[in-house]
Amino acid sequence: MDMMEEANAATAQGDLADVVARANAVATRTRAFVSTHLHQLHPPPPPPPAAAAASLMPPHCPTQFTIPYDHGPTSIDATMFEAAVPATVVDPYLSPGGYGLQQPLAVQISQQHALCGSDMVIGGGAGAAAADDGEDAFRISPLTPAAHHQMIKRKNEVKKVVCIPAPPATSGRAGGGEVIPSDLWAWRKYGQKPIKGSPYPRGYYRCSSSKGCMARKQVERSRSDPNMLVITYTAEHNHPWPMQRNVLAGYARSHHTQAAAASSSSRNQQINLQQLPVITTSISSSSSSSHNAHVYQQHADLLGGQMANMMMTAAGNGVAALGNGGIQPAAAADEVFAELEELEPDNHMINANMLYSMSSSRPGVSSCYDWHKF
DNA sequence: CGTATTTGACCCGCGC
DNA sequence: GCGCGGGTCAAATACG
Repeated sequence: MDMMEEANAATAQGDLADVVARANAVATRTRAFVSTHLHQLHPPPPPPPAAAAASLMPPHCPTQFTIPYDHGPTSIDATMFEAAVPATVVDPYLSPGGYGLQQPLAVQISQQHALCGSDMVIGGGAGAAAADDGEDAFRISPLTPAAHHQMIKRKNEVKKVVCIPAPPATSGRAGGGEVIPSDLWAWRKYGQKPIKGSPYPRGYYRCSSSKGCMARKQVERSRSDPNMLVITYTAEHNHPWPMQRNVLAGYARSHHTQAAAASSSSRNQQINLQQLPVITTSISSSSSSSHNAHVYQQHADLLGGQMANMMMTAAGNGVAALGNGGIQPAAAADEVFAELEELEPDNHMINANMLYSMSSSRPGVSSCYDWHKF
């Protein structure tokens, strides 16, 4: 089976980002199957509150990955492969002439505790029940020790891997740096390193919105699919979502090139939201993650990595994560949606991804996660 | 002039 | 202990 082979190959390389990118490719190929077999099983969910803007949808939005990374001596163990139903409302970005109509396919990978074994498993098939279906599941072999090391090197940090279509590289930028899609936070690049085994360098960014903010992200192209950009978010923002003007302040310089290249419209003077994750992988150490954490996570994934990041901060790590001037989880979500509504008042949410939430049945020592469909 | 980017150096953890 | 690879620092540079 091609899917399994690719997954194995990816894992053998010990590159989580690559795994995600490959899984995206796999999921893309699987989409036809999913749409055929699952459409009847999963009626489209109601749109999220406040009608998220259509522009929030990525131009290419086939899959989402969620890997709650529990602390423990294990590598990433995928257990879930959730399929979603086609969108019921056409996204302008998905319309013909763009990237074509995509059927969202949510893929969730949860890490199991060592008690559950160390195999990387991505279940495939119809709905949550398929997670236990050995026939439809395809497995990804355990990570190599080196990869394992990389995975757990900072196991106490929350990581979120987002895979998006990579904009065409611009030769005008010094050092051949990536043109990374903008998001709602202000990032400052502080390093770049060539990565062994990959022809593409990895860029390191930290949040420049707040001095004390530990939020970081790494941006690199997938070695297996250069058209995919893998963004790894590390840690959380310890400050509220920057106001629009603040975003612009940090946005003006770091993004003017790509903004100018993308469009000359005044829209780019606001926030370019058209580039958003198609695969979202969460590697969270928060074994005590609440149910709501993942509810927020999944909801947020629909709206983009940054929002997910924000909301995961609010919920995944508890209120404490927002201690310094932060906002409460529910308030965070409300603010996010309000912000979006303000930004895109005329658009309506079009994402019809099936939403699943996950909670640890045994916080701290959980060997499995409970998945909730909603 | 303030801020962002670049890039070589340095640090750290791990495997051998 | 040493080398390797990834992550971060910070001085130099670029840009508006």
